[in-house]
Amino acid sequence: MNLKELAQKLNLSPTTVSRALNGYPEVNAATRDRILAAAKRHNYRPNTRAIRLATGRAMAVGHVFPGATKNEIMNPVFADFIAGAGEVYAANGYDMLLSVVSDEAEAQTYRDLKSRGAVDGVIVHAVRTNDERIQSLLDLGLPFVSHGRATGVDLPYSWVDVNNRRAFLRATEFLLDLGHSRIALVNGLEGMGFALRRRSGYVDALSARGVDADPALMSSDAMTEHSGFTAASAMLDRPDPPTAFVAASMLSGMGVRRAIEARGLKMGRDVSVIIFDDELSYLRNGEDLPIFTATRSSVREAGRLAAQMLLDLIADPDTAPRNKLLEADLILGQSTGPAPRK
Amino acid sequence: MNLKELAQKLNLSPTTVSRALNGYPEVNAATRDRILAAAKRHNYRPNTRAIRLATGRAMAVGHVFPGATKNEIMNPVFADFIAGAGEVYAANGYDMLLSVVSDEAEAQTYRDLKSRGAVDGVIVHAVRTNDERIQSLLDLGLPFVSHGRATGVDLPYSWVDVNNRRAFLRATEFLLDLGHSRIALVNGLEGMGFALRRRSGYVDALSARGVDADPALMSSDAMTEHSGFTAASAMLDRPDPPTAFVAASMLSGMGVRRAIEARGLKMGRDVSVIIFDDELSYLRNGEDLPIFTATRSSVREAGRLAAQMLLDLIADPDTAPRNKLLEADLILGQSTGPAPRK
DNA sequence: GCCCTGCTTGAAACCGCTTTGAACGCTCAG
DNA sequence: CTGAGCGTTCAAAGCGGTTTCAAGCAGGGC
Repeated sequence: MNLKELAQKLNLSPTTVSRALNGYPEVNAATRDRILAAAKRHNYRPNTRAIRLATGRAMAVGHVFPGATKNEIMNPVFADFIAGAGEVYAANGYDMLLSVVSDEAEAQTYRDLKSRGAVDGVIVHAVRTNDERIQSLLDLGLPFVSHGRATGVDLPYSWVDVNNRRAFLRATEFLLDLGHSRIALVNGLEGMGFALRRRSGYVDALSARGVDADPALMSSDAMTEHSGFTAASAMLDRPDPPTAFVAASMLSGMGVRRAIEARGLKMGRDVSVIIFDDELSYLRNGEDLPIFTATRSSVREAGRLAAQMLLDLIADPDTAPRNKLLEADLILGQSTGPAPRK
Repeated sequence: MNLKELAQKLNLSPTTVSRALNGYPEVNAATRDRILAAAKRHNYRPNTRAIRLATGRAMAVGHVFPGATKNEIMNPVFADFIAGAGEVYAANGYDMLLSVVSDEAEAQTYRDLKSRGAVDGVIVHAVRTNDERIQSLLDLGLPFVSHGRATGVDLPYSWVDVNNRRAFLRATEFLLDLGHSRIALVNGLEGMGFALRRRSGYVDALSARGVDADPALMSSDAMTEHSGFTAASAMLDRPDPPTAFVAASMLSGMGVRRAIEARGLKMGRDVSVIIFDDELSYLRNGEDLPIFTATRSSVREAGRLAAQMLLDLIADPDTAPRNKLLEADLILGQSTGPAPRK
């Protein structure tokens, strides 16, 4: 069922039918009702391909992920971010196009998406320090919003990010308030800007209280359970072990917990742990009562915000770049307590 | 730069240029070279929207995921499956369209994708027992491949699945061989067909050796760390605790391990654990040496296979449905050992 | 009675490509 | 010398919508 057929059934021209369906005002109310009813009855949906060609808009948004190489890590945050963004697209009649590409192919992918006219804009993921993608997307003239800021890039562009520095600052302060002074950081890979900012929040909180950050209590690695376990184990086995940890993710935190328990210690009593919780739907921090005390910020919500921002940008490309810095909540769980008396 | 402009520059008709670029044989070799050179020089890319309208093919594949409701769990397997499928699409010039929808909206989503002509086929995820989607997709005439079989549906359709029954049968047999007889099952939600088949493999292996499956040693829940911990804790606190566990996922297994260690026991010595390992890139089972003994089958590979199967089906829709049952490897890690002497 | 307006509707061009059917220039067999 | 056949090229008709521009018609002011 296409427009022409529908118009014939109604004894109207395709023009009028098109206008009625798209809500143009110059259609007689009675005619419009008749058309809408018929469209519904015949389950008519305009052909996306034709709309796209005629209007020159793709009505689609691209998400480009690094991760094509066989063993590269797909970001665990991916699924929930996509779910959030997808809600917004669906509500606005946009399609979501996904490309999983190798790092080298990424620039070319953007260029193709643009010149093929496959999307109206893109969301940039896994932003790195000094990320060249920002500049090249600006050059391309393809609207985009990045998830995370690119440290070291001083250009006007739109982004959605979490105040990672503040989150880790608050987490560290909270542990200091509980009397801890040997506080360890189990950080993500510091090639990523967000990890750097987390570290700076941690370091600043310590030095504000006159505590020197101990390099032996700072680690940086991929945010997996295994690396959390390894890092925490090494630290706990030192002569002057930490009494508290700030961990970069739910998975790292689980590794830290295991290291603690493996030494016959109890998390929350002997050793405190605060994690950063992205609220991933398959990695919940407990059911009603949180297991970990955590700085929490929903990735899904970030996905929604980024998507909405991008659609606004597409609707009006000349609008000034917008930024949204999300604050993480500090929620109390069972993994923290006062520093044990010596 | 579009086809017409390029043709004008070359003093040729769009017809000839189009044919040359698409490799049709009836173009003079010299002309073709001239055209290819010019296309390259001007960085010409045919407009995707126009190609799609003209050819009637979408050159795109849809992936439809349930999970739109705020708190619904996004399948953790999602990201890696997509990464695998994406490789195949990219290599074949297809785009990947993602829809995250609420359960109720799913049927309508398929119908829309079809009538809008947005995709040439779809991959069906999270297949349930007696899944009505199979029938409705067959009715729609939209080519599709499902990831997992729909238990209870006896229709001809294409799928890619893991031999879950055999995997759990082998895992259980392996534990029996090690002398275990109190073997527990920490299963996923049994509304999903794959969980049912896993259970049947487990039960059959036991009864083949004359061991009755003990209902108190079988649990079924979402595959999270927390639920693995809870289920294993309860079982270990019984008067006749299990000496071995078969767990449905990496995350469940981590929960089981925690329950074991919380009781001062050592995994691999006092209590054995076998997990099912999907080889998720962000949830690796150890680095070089596997932590868990596991039945292993790569979700990423399944994504590749399903995607390829779908493209084949799209190329020739009249081909008979194809099925691919992947066998899981049984790999030895550090989490299993002989049953402790009484 | 005439003309201008406002409200509806329609014809046709257009988006950028593919593809069908026709035409052109040559060679070569009859 | 004619006509069939081949290799190349092109004009034009789609694909299924949107959008511009024109036109039909009724009502109202003069």
